Amino acid sequence: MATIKPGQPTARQLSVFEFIKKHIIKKGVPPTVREVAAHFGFASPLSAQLHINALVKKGLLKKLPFKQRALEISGLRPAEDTTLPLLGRVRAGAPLLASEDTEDHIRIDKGLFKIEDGFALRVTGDSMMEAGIFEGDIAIVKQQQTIENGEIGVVLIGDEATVKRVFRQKGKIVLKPENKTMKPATYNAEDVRVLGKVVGIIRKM
Amino acid sequence: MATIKPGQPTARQLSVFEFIKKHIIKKGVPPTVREVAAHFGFASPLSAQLHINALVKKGLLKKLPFKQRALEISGLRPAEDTTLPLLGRVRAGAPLLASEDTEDHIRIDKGLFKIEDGFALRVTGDSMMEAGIFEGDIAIVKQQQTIENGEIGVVLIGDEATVKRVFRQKGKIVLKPENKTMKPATYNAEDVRVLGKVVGIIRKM
DNA sequence: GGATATACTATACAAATGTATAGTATATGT
DNA sequence: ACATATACTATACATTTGTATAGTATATCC
Repeated sequence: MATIKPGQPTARQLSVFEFIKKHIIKKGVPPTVREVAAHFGFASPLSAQLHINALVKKGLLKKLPFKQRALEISGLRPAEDTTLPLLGRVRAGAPLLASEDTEDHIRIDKGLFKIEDGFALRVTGDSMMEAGIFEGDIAIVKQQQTIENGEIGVVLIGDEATVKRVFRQKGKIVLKPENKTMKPATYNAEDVRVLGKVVGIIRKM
Repeated sequence: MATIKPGQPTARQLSVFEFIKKHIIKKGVPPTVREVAAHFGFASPLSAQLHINALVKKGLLKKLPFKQRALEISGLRPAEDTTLPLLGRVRAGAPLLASEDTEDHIRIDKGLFKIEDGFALRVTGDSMMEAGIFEGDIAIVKQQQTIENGEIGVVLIGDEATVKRVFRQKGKIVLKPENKTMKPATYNAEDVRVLGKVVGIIRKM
């Protein structure tokens, strides 16, 4: 077998690295030492361990000692999800994320949308179709109390949560549909509660 | 403590059940016995175990014996992901899912889109904007060689992968943009390769 | 009171997984 | 030839996590 400069991974080590990488991508978690051994036909788990140690030494892998499935590849996100409640309804009086109003949960890759607190909402109506938001789409909403002029937000009017482009004009709130057949509506600021900003759309077709 | 009819979970058992449920929803995996014990301040892991056993007996939980983090709640999907390659380009000559052409990976909840083999593709151009598909959107594509008349598909023409509504007319293939400013284009069937059907859209805003 | 279910502790064992010791063998550079 | 790095086996130990044994205590029903 070829001797290679220390610092450079060998072909064998690289194939172990590739296996681990693919495992993380496909399964979301790194393999166990014995899973690596099984894949390569090693009789001893140590064989896999030594390759892993070498890869750690050479900087391709990181490891949390004694933790299970705790290999990390820099630049490769591990499976980290954000779970957002999919709200079935929004009630004016109740706390926004009351669990009784959660219809389902949407799990999405944490890297996809940057949200700490948020929720998902199924879009009803065609009012935003020219913004590419259709009836039945799932809006990913970042929870916030205010919104920049012209951004698309979720606002509560009475007992109805609706997705619109939001403008502020002289103490009034203007909700502008993105649909030629519909007109903007103006409300007193105190009648409108901003629930959040739409940061993403998921559509099943 | 109240004695309750066998078959009915006690308040304490229900709170353990709720903790497990939330853990699965939030983290994607059930807690370990000791994590349950720690959360409730139990000094012995058996305390948690007994609650779990009772919940299993009463039908609220299912369990795979001796497996780690192997609790299941019926009607609650565990964290199962599909990983789709996000193709950076599509080359006419090469296999579709050549790893050199994979720009990134999109992990999505398996329950969200029903796909076995598929890929993701970043949409370029405005040709489908009236179908609510915008430039920069990520199209979730189910890989298939044919497509029903009028469905939205990803097709390869020369070296360019494009998203269009696909029609078949007398041995010809018609690709219809969803944009009033653009006209349908007709191709010989042999010049067009169907890569798949668009089953979903993800938009980051 | 006695039976039963609940709710817990202290401790230990079992299985899965990470790690280590000791050893064999091969290839390469000096 | 020798040192060194690589690549592996057989075996055992360490840590984590699921499970079990033995025991204490309380509440409810008969």
